[in-house]
Amino acid sequence: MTVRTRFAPSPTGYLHIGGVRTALFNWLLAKQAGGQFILRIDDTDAQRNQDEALKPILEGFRWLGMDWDEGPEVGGPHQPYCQSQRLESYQAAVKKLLDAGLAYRDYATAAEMTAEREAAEKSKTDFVYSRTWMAETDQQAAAFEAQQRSYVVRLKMPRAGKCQFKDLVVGDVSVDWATEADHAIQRADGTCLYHLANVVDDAEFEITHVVRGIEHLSNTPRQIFIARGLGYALPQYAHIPYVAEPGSKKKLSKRKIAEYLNNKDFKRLYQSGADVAERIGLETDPATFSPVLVDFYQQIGFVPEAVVNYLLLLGWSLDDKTETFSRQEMLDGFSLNRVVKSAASFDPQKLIAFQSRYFECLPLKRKTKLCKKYLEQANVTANPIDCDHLVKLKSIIEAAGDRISMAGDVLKFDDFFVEDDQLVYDSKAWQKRMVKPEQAGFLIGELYKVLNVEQDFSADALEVAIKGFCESQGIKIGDIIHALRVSVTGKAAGFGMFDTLEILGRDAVLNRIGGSLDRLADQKKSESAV
RNA sequence: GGCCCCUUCGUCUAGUGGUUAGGACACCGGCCUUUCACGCCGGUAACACGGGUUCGAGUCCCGUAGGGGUCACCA
Repeated sequence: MTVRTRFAPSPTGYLHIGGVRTALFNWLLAKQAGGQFILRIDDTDAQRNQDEALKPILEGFRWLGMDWDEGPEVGGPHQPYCQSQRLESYQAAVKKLLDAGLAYRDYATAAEMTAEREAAEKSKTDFVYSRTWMAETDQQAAAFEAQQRSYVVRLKMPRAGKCQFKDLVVGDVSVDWATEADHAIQRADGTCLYHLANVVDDAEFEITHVVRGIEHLSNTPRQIFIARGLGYALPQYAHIPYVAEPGSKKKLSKRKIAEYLNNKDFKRLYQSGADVAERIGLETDPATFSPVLVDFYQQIGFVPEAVVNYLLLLGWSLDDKTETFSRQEMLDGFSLNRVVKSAASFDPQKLIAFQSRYFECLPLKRKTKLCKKYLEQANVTANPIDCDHLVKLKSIIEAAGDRISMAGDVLKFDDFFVEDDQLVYDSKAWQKRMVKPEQAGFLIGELYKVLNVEQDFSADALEVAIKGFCESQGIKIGDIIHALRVSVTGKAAGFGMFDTLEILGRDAVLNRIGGSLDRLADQKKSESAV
């Protein structure tokens, strides 16, 4: 039997990190068995949008490398894959259930239903619908209709016995049928509800394994009831725990995104993303730009493989050691019986660690390609970038090493690209390294003379020259290098000094040193005037 | 509240009756060093609690507590 799994997002416009993990498990399960992964769009509720809201979701899947075999844009033998277009199947199923006496027309008003529910609550008993407005025959229906009532279709659930099934993650499940309410499957306007649509689609798409969030566990008995009523073979169920909020065990929720900023680690991740996003002109409202959403990572330059690897380990492990998985290793190693039964909270720091690890291993070419985009979009370079700058970028990426751990980080080194007279000095660093040490100005001035006549501006040659200079001055390299760094980059920290000088090149180095000396002189003059 | 589920370092987890309770992220200290990182070395840190069963319990049973999920003409 071919394994067929599915993921069924609602077109909300956002691809949620917890949802992606569920999708990943589905994808892995199908692909490792040579089966199919299907994307179905659950839009029974939606009048709205569709295409617009669907786009970021599909884009997210593509970015993550989780291709779907059937679904929107790729089609497939069971089209259409949007529930809004499958009404006929659902209505046929409802009719079948009605004919079999497994469902009925219910003429209760919303108020009457609520009243019964509240009464049950008050007397602290389980709510069991009285079926007062149930119509099983046309005469009964006619009588209710004479009262101007309209109907929904409800499941006529058993009120004795148990529903038992085996869940691949949870284990054996047993529920009293009596605790299951008569759920509505068709609205008054004739459209169908989720449970019905879900079961019909799963059967028609020949889904063999339903892997979904544990919040659906309690939906399973009624879905089994529907499936049996319709004569379908039951799929295997696997209910996986939800992904929890950072630092808590509550389910991660789209609606509470802004709240998560209270978590320190979450906020740090958000902030590092927002820093990049602002530079390239993206919206940074935490309600839509958030580490809970997949496109956040796409936008700030994460490596999709890193995100997938992190997600894989959120609630699943192969053994006591293995952390890094190639795509093939995931496919070989994944199994539902090693899914952890308790909820796992989302840990931004660990995700960042995976990202750093993955980015570091990328070949220079791919790093360059990823970083380039950010310089262009932030208008640090021309768009598209010119040849000189591209060469410079490569040198920067090499010299920066793991100081760049996501592509957007390249913007931290934008000082290499600014015009020499536009260089911005970090005021603290300037004060500490240039102004405060008495000798700094003098030494930098002397060094300028040496560099001015230095022919070879390679890092190696510069190292020799500058070390020689230090010896001649009777100072240690630490006595001048900090001032030099501030002088040419404006910053207190950065990568190797000699690499920095080489990348900047002769003209920029001399210009910048000259500029900083002028600035220093101006500052001293105005200070002594006061 | 009813029903159901979960509970090992701060976090993700390994562990299927006998382990100095292992790994990873984070954190702390040291080394390296021209800064910041990296790297290397080292360290702190966990079986929710209470009863059983057993020669022996993180592992099995019962209870308690805590956390969570779910109870729609949402999905």
